[in-house]
Amino acid sequence: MASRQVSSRAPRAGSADDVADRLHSAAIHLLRRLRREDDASGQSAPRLSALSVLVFGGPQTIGALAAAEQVRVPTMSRVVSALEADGLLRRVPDPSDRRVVRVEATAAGHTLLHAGRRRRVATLSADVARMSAKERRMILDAIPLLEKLAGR
Amino acid sequence: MASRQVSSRAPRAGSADDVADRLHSAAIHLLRRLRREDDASGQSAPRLSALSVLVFGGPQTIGALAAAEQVRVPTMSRVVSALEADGLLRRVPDPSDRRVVRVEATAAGHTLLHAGRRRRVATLSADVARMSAKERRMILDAIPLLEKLAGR
DNA sequence: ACAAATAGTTAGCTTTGCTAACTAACATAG
DNA sequence: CTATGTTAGTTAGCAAAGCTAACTATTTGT
Repeated sequence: MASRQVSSRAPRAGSADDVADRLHSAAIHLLRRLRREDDASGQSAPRLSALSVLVFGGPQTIGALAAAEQVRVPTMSRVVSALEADGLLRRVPDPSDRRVVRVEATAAGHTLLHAGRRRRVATLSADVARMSAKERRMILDAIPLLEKLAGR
Repeated sequence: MASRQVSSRAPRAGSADDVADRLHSAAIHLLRRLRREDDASGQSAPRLSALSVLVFGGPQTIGALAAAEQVRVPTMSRVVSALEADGLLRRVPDPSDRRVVRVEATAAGHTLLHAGRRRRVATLSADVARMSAKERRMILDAIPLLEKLAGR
């Protein structure tokens, strides 16, 4: 995106509009970079993110997974199929309600996630490590606010 | 994503890995939401972002635009074509070097961006407005750091 | 027992990333 | 001045991931 204060309609610095606008821009740029780092693990960001929910949150239904990842059920169904094809998770039919499909990470899924997520954030992590403790603190403080804005 | 501290391999809270990992997660979730808000303007996030560069940064070559948006030239070429088809920008051949194509926003582009970007961040902006001044400050402080991490 | 609701899947479309291969224009070495 | 190499952009073709619509198979409830 571009700098503020160039347009006559640029919002006042520090206003809600200004924060929202600049955050939007920053998020776009940061995510674009993070997407590239993901490549190293051989899995895309959406797949790793879904797998992460399973590894850290335990077995889930497809619907719950879709809700957690804020995507529609068909989208998650397809992501789950891709992860299943790679042997990273398995579908387990629910005996008490046969419409339901529970999904759980396999041992390979756990392993890949732990190795992969480290690789995934490695470059970013290195940059973070290069920051001052104060800067790191500022980012850490802002993260819960970002999650709040994301609608968690 | 999920909570930390569940895995035995979760990075120490506040460590570079922890910051990187949680920021990655927060960015994914925030962006997923922002992407939906974009729909209201009738243009996608990448298109609006590119148009924004033109409106706030002035006419650019396709290559410069691609660099600014951190995508490859063919990707930007296609986005430019889409925006051109919608009358939001125009290609202007460079007289001094006829390989070069300069791209500039049309009046319609300016208008749409100014109206659209407001609409685009409206929901987010409303949520930001609901935050305390202190929280807003914390986000604002973190934004330059996020841009730095994004590699600007 | 039949209608309505719920969980997932499948099919098909769009957008946006990418790389590879191409054209056109410029720059420079011989 | 030509030949070679470099640079800017386009075209073509692929994959991933988002969506809606339409379908199947269950379960629930009247």
